[in-house]
Amino acid sequence: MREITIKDIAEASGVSYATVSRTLNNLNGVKKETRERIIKAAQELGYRPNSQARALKTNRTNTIALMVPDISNPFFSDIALSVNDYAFPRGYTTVLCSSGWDEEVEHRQLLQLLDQRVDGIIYKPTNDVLEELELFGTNSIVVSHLPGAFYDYIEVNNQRGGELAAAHLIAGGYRRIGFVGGSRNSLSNRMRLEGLTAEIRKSGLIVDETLFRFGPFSTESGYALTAELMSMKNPPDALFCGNDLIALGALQYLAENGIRVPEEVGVIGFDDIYISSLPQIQLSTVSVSRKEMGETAAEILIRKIEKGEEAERVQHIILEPTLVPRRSTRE
Amino acid sequence: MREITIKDIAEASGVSYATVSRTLNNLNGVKKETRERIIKAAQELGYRPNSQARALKTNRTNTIALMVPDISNPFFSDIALSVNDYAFPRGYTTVLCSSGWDEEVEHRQLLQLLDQRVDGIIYKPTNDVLEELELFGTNSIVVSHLPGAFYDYIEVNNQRGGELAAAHLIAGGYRRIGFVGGSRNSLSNRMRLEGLTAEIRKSGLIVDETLFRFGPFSTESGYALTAELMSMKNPPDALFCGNDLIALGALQYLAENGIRVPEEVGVIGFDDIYISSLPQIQLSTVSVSRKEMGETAAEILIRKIEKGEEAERVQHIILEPTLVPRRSTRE
DNA sequence: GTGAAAGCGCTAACAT
DNA sequence: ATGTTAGCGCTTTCAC
Repeated sequence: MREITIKDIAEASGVSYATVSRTLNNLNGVKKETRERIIKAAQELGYRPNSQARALKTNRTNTIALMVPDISNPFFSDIALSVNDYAFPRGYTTVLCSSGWDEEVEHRQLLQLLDQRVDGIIYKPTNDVLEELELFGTNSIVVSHLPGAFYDYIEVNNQRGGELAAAHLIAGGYRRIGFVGGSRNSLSNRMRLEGLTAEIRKSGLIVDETLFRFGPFSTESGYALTAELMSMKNPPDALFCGNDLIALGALQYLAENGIRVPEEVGVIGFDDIYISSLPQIQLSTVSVSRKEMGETAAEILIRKIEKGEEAERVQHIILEPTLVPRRSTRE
Repeated sequence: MREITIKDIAEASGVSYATVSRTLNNLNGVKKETRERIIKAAQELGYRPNSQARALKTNRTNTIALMVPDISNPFFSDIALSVNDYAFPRGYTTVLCSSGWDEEVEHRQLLQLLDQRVDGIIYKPTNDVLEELELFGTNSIVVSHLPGAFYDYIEVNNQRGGELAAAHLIAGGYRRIGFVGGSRNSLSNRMRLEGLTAEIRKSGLIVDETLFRFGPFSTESGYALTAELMSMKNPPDALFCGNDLIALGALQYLAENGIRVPEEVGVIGFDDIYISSLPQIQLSTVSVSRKEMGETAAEILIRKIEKGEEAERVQHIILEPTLVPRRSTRE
């Protein structure tokens, strides 16, 4: 079954294929009745445009890519949802890449996407290193992270999030605040910690760095690091966690060891994933709107693609997080 | 900044661009030293092949699509992960489409994917209607659902899952089993119910259809339907839920109303998403391996793409679910 | 072992 | 208002 091309339509409706192209692209300069005849023929033949051919000519593929470390992580799948929901109605299809937190894989995916000539990339790097960036500039991008100022990014105000968490814990009467952190390589993680320590200092309390731990952003790691912390001679009475998944692990350890939350130990997470809101969990957390993040990223990216050089200069979007007190912390 | 093409490489290394193409595609018939010279030039120039141009010629895009109703649903994001993890190392990039359970959107996405000439589609339909299928045949596909036999599909043995759940509940001493179902349009949902009723009958118990409810596959719906059921004059003493998200809603309603689980009411879900395994949740459920599902789907699809007509005939893969008893049911 | 040339399906000047 | 034509970057005969 051969593909139907505009040539077939041209033949069927007795015009040149340039006219068909004009009609299909809604360009002016085609007589109404010719246009109608062509449309009709196209429908009857079941014509479907070939995006590849068009892309070759126009240098636009109408695809954007979303690169995340792990699409099964609810934080990223929420972002994927909002990116898709924003981009599709605007004519863009989304290519998904999940690297499994593997920089090598991520790098190969990036090259692959470049070969595919995606119009732009929404890139959440596995590791916040700067070297990676050399690969860009080639393609319009929005990064959801990183410091530096020579490319667009959208990020949550992590430091502010850390401050909110600390202030909330301190107001609840907690005095020895531990940090069950995510990866050391994660800048957002570091900024969260920075906010935490800044706020602790501001309150006149002591910052005890022996209470700070780092690991993967996973429940398992949260469990293990909490075990370490709670086994100290002088354990913390509150835990600020790198994200909600980690906090879930912390809660699990505390429950299994009969340590009452929030009475004996307060726990606060980061992100506000769906799980945290469940009645059985009720995790206090710092909330970040994934919907806004994904949408804004897609919006900026698409504007860059369509406006090209005319687009605004480097954009740095900072989303403000909010505190969501629930049952894992004292008020 | 113009794109580097094989012509540039040809010029730089003093050969025709046909030779460059041969080299880059690892075809034989290129002298070793010429080959090396070309590779070197390509690297120095930073050449990246243009997939669109290649696709136009070869009729292969090396992309597959994954269409799901909601990528933020953990069931589907797990599948997305395994599809991506299987497909990428094999040279395929994954295009994601999330329809928001909207058939109209889904239909447009499908057309879009066809225009893009994706090599194949892994399609989890929003609604198990048969009419949708006319759109296929055009492209190699794997469907993760539906009855009928004229296309490939991979599905979990839902009926068996329903039986497992019922048998488990009955063994636990529950006698009035209700069904907090998903969508009426969902075939898998219906099959789960069918398994449930079959097993109830087999055990000599009465099937009471007034205890069966249907709604969206969401926590909210689970909550609302459970409220309805528990307000009956003669409420059920066990709830088989259409999926885990629904079960979460059921648990929530029961907890809020002081109904003890599993003592007064047993609850069992379906899917075994991550949340269900959390210590605070401990939802008994029927487990389905998303990893196996996604991988197998991708594997079959890619085999079809690469073998073409030689590929096996219509494939029906049925995955067997397993029972995971946890704390929401009596043993 | 390498080159010349056709053409994949389409868009966009440039003609008419 | 419509037709002619030249590519976009690549693969692939067919020559030599």
